[in-house]
Order: sequence, then C-alpha cells, then structure tokens
Amino acid sequence: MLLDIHVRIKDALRAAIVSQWNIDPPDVVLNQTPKIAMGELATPVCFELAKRLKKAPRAAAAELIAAAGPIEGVRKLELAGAGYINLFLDRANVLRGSSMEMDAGKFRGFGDNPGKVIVEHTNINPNKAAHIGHLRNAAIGDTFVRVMKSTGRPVEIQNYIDNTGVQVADVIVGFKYIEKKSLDEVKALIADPDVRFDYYCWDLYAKSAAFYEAEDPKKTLRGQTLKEIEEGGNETAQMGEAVAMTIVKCHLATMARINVRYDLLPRESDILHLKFWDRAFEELKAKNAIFFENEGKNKGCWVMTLDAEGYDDDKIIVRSNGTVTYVGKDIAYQLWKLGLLHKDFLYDLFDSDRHVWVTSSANGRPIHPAFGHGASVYNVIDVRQSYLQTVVRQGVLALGYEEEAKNSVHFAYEMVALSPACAQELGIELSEEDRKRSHVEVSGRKGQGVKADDLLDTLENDARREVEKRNPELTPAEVAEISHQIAAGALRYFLLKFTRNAIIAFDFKEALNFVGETGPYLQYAAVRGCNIINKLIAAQPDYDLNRIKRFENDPKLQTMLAESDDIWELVYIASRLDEIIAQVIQTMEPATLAKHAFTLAQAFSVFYGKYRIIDENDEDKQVFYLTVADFARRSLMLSLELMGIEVPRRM
RNA sequence: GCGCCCGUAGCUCAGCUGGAUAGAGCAUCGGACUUCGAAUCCGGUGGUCGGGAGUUCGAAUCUCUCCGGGCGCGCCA
Repeated sequence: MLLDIHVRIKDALRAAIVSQWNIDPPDVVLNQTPKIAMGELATPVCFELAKRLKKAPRAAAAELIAAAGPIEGVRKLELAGAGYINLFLDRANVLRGSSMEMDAGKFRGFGDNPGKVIVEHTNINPNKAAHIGHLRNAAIGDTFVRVMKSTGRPVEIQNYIDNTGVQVADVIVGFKYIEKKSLDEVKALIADPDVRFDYYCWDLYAKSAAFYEAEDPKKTLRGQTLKEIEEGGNETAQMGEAVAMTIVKCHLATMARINVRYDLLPRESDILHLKFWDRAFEELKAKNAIFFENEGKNKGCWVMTLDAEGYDDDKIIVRSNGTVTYVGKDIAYQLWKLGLLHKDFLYDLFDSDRHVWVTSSANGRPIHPAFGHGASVYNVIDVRQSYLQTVVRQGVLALGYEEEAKNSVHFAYEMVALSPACAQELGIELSEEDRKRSHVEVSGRKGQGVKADDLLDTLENDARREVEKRNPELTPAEVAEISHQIAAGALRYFLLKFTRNAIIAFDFKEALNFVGETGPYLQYAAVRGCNIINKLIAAQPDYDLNRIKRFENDPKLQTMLAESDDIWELVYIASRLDEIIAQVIQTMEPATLAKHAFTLAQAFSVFYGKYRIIDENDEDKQVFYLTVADFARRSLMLSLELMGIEVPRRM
C-alpha cells in the first residue's frame, strides 16, 4: 500500500522535474520526517537539483512543488527546512488501503519474479542435541521464509542432513569402541523412553574427542567407521542410519517447539548413493571448470581456480586418493537445487502430520511434491563458511550458469557465543584472557554450550510461574499452552532482534527477560488489543462489530484522523508493514521486522494507556478508537506471525 | 601475509540507498494501578558515534589511514 504511494510520488516528482527544467531527473529519495506533524515522507531531492540548476534549494523546492500536479493518496506538498519537500498523506486512504491489503494477506514485497525460492536452513549435524547457535539459524531462516511467502512467492524449505559425515562417525565410534555397544543395544537405547537420545549423544560425542587422544591418536577408527558408513550395507552403517535419523527426529521436535518446520530433508547418503557427485564431476571436467594437477603441492588432485578476492590458492575438489571433498558434494547438491544436475532423488514421507519429506535412494513413493528446480536458492549458513559458499557459487559459475550463480545466495549470519559470565555459570573453564573478552566461543566437541531444549524448558518454567501468578483461574493445560507460547515467543524475538552480523554474546539474564524489548512485550500488546474487542462484547453484547469495518469508509474517519496526530502516528506505523517486508527481503535482514514490530507494539501500548475505549461515551469517538485499535492489532499480529511468534489467549 | 566483519549512552544493541535536534531496551533516580490486565505507561540522568584526514551544501553512514577486537583462508565437514 505505502509502496504504491512511494512509486506514485517518485514518478510524479520525476515527471515534474522533467517538465519544469527539461533535465535528466536525479533519483528521488524518500525519507521519514523527524516528526509526524511535519508530514510522513520527505525528499531531499531539491538539494541535488539546486546544485545542477545553480539555484537555492528552497527556490528549487518551491518551483518543484508548484510544477507537481496532484498525486493520488497525497494530501499536500510543503516546503520545509533548508529545502526539503515534505509530503502529507491522505490519512484515511492509507488506513483503508492498508487494511484491505492485510485482509488479502498478500504484500507487494519484491519484483514480479514468479519462480520458486529454495531456502536451506538449520542443517544440524545429526549426531547430538541442537544448541542455541542452531536456533538462531532456524529462527532467521524460518522468518525469512515466512516473509517471502507473504508476498505470494512459492518457497521450499530444505534442511540438509549430513548423515554420513565425520561427526556422525565420531558418535558411532563412541558407541562401538568406547561403550562397546552392538546395533541392538543402540536400538534399545533409542527405544528407551527415559533416555533423551540427543542429550546422550551430546555427551558421548564429547567423550570421543578424549578417546581419540588417548587410544587412537591417528584416528584410524574414525576413518574406518566413516568408510563403512559411506559404503552402506553393514552393521556400522545401520547403526549410523539409526542414530542419525533418530537425532533428526529430535531436532525436528526441538524446532517444532519454536514453530519451525521443513518441506524436505535432503540427505548426504542419498547424494552419495545416487551418484550425484559423479554426474557433477563429469560436467565439471567436460567444461574445464576443474583440472587435474600434475605437479606441486596439489599433485594428483582435481582442483578449481578461484578468482574471488582474497583466495589465492586453488581449491581441491577431488583428493589425490580419488575421494571427493565436502565442497564437491555441495556443488553437486547446489546444482540439483537449481535444477541443473539432470538427476533426481527418490522421496519418502518422513513426518506425515507435518508433511515433511525426506530423500531416499531406494524406497521412494510414486507420488510426491516436485522438489528442487529453484529459481533462487538461499543458503542460511553462518558467516564462517563464506569461503566454502564462495567455492560453491564459483563452481556453478565455472559451468557457465551465470544467472544461476547470481541467484545462489549465501544468507550469512554471525555465531552465537557465550558471555564470559554465562560460560562460567555453565562450568566452562576460562583463561584470564577469556574473562576479559566480550564473548567466548563454545566447543561442541567438548560438550560445551547451551542446549536448545534446556533453554526452552527454563523459559517455559519461568513463563509458567508468571502465568500462574497472573491467571489463577486457568487450568493446568491452558497454563502449559500459554507458557509454551510465551517461551517460544521470547526466544524467537531474542534471536531475531540482533542484526545478522552482530555476534550474540548469549546471556541467561537477557534471554530470560520478559520485560522491555522482548517477545512477551509484543505478545502482551497484541493480547491487550484483542481484549478490547472481548471486553466490549462482554460489556455491550449487542454491539455491532461490523460498525468497525464500515467506519473505515466513513467520512468522519478522515476528520478524526486529521485532528489527532498521536493516533495517526500509530496508524501510520501499522500501515508500514508492506514497506518493512520489502526491506527485509531486499536486505535479507529479519531484524528489521523485529524492530518494526517492537516500535508498533510501543505505539499501541501508548495509545492503549491514553484512550479508554469501553467506557467512552461519545459513540463516534468509540468507533473511531475501535477502528484504530483493530487496525493496529491486526498489523501487529501479522508481524508476529511473520516472525513465528504466537499470540496467547491471555497472559 | 591476504580477505571479510565489528568498534555508537554504564551494559546489550538499532540507525534503510549520505539528509532536519543521533535512538531503543536494560540498569539507575522519580512518578502513575478500586485498570479495556502495571509482562504496562510517563518523566529525569547518561553520547567529542574508536582516533585522524578527505569527498560533499550536508557524514554515525562514502573513501583513505591508524588503533583496538573477532572470523576465515585444510587432500576436515
């Protein structure tokens, strides 16, 4: 809605510049004014014009205002400050248009590209419980997915499962050689309801590091185990399969707690067994994207030359022993995602309730959704893998797929570390230097870190205490549901409010906070918004709620909005959602949405405290307030939904 | 060595393609509950935007340089 007005303003001003001075118009930039009373939007374009026309900026602005015809949705243009043009929008029109847009549930967002978007996120090694770093990845990825879907673009969510990697092998080494367990014993452990299997593996994985050091310094057992897992058809591989897929189920259950789900789980074992790499290898060779090194340190390897800045050495794709590196497999997978591999997986249903599919090499179902063939591919992976992502994109480019390489996007974000205080709370030993740092990186190999489910459990307990205190009449089931919603909301907001390239120094005090700029603050504002309607009906059972919708078209709305800048400011913020959505997509920055939603909740809370609606005697005023409250509430709830944050019935 | 990121209030962070008086939250001090639910609201204290130079009518934002910190550059994944 506002985006349409922006376009009209820019077009109109450009046309006016051309007709007035017959020059090539500069880019018309629109900014927010410092105060809503000065209008909603401002353009500094006349400063640029002043330079070109050798006029005073204010003079140029006055002429431009005079030259510009009426613009649909804009009430007036005003000369301001040193030469700004301030624009005053038609207030009722903004509310009405934005309200309709929200009803339709489809936002302009970006471009007209109708192609499918593939977003790959989460990607946790299936060998231990998920931790907070994984939660950040999922929260960012899932929010980006929701935002993109709100523009009507088809999105496919993939969660890559590296089920044949060394990390899985290490846990299998733990089961087989540290604990000396058979396949049946491991299966019994998996079936034991008293064992949190992902937690068990968390500890076992940490033990494997110590085991290698003491018993197997050359890690021959790891190599051997990895080989057996990759080859398949043996007991080690069966154990690996059982362990990895059980852990995947744990991860999906954990992620479901914060409202994250997936469409497809592509597995590395299937990429291996279906020989995706062989196909990619042939093409890379045929198109001279990689070459065989006959001399030097990389003798006997297939390597790719990188022309990316900062990476001088060739990257080894196939080792001298003939095995493919991780990046090689990733290139094959990326080609498949882009629909360029000319090979496909088989597919099986992994979770029929949530419609999650998994790739397969042998037992595919005849009917399945069409996966892959993404027009754009976003890989949500932490920034430390930038180098590898560059190699993958380079591989696509070297095959001559320029457009596809451009549409292969590394959605990078910074890691979650621990504040030194938090690390100490967890019993992690710190050096004198570590204590002075702003954050301390954790090592999963040492079993350090904050497990996702532990954090969620703590949040739920804290929330439960508050909910029970405030709502003694609720049943235990209701308390449990609301506590969960608050815990998940608090966590998701906490992870989303930081921009992508901010390192989160995790701290329990901040993450467990329900006051101030937090998820529960936003939820509370939304709950109060909903309660206005509930209380109104309780107080006046015969109140016709349709009056609210009708009032959007009542001429009184215009005059009442014109008379109250404070209320208009709330309406304006609430109507900016389409603009925010477009910005989130363009900049790949979900934090922008989080900040916006918080600003909206703040404005709503102010409005809520300032105006009493139920006991308002003036009928016109009451319906006006109701219209505004309902509009703001809907916008806030939509924003929350885009962040995967639920609104509890009560708080 | 090369490359990327960061440095803004006591703490944690926003600040969009350069634009009007640099903003939030927490903390701190003070005020508002017989309430459409105070997980809230109102007010106060608190900043030479790491230093310097440059570009510009205009720089927290762009360029260069220096200082301080993080990360990456594997025949690991």
